Amino acid sequence: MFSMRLQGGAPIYEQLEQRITELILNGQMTENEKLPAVREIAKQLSINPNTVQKTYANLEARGLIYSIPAKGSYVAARGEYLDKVRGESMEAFSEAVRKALKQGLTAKELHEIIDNIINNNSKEE
Amino acid sequence: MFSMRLQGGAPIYEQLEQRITELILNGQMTENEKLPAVREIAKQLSINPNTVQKTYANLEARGLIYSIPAKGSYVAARGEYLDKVRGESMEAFSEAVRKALKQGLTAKELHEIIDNIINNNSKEE
DNA sequence: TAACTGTATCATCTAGATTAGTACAGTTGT
DNA sequence: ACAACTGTACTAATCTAGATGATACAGTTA
Repeated sequence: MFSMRLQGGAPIYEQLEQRITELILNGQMTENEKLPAVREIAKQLSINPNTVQKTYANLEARGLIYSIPAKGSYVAARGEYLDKVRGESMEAFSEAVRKALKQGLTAKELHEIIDNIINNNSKEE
Repeated sequence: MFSMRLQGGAPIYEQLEQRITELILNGQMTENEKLPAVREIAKQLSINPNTVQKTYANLEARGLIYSIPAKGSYVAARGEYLDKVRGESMEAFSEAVRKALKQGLTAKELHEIIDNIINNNSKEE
């Protein structure tokens, strides 16, 4: 279900949170769909259940999922999180833009980088 | 000289490295200009000299400065680091773009965010 | 009843960051 | 020559976040 390779750098619980966020935003998981159990994910990724628990707690705090004790965790309704998560994404991207400008890149160059990424992803090479 | 407020999140030595990188790239520090002594910066920012030492070592490894024992540390020639640092910046920004796209933002939105930042910074309000 | 669920709490371990202290060799200015 | 400075190196101690391990509880599901 959650195929992913854990990399160094960011904490595990953040990487997992990022991955599940993507699945929900991309529509690969839909409203009220049940997420794997905490212990299940922990087993698949060979990490500690406590680490997964932290991820689920964060996702719930951001409105992406809701958890019912003794039942399970489920994808929340899109209206519950969409604006908030989009705001988070835009703010994070804005920060990256400001940093890039400080480091001497021009607005034109940033636009070009975006377009290049778009093109490369569709050309599949 | 290095007015900056240390924030949580990133390590101190990285924040300082980031700050000095900006000063050099923006031309606020020019070729062969002497940087403050390790102990001097440590005093100003109320941090440990070892922390500053680590920052200087990283800056030298990236080609932004050169250090002469018993003399001081100086801003390197622009040709020594420009391509490398620009590459770093572009790669970091590319990563931010990919992440934003994964999180559902469109290329059009990303372009708009860039333009908004450019406009707001020049309008000063 | 047995197996599962989210949740909570405890202790432990580790790596990274930071501080602290000291030392050395070379320079700079007086 | 001298004192004050420079980058550099090293060791040790401390602190914190991240992650693990283990256990427990109350509620559900089949």
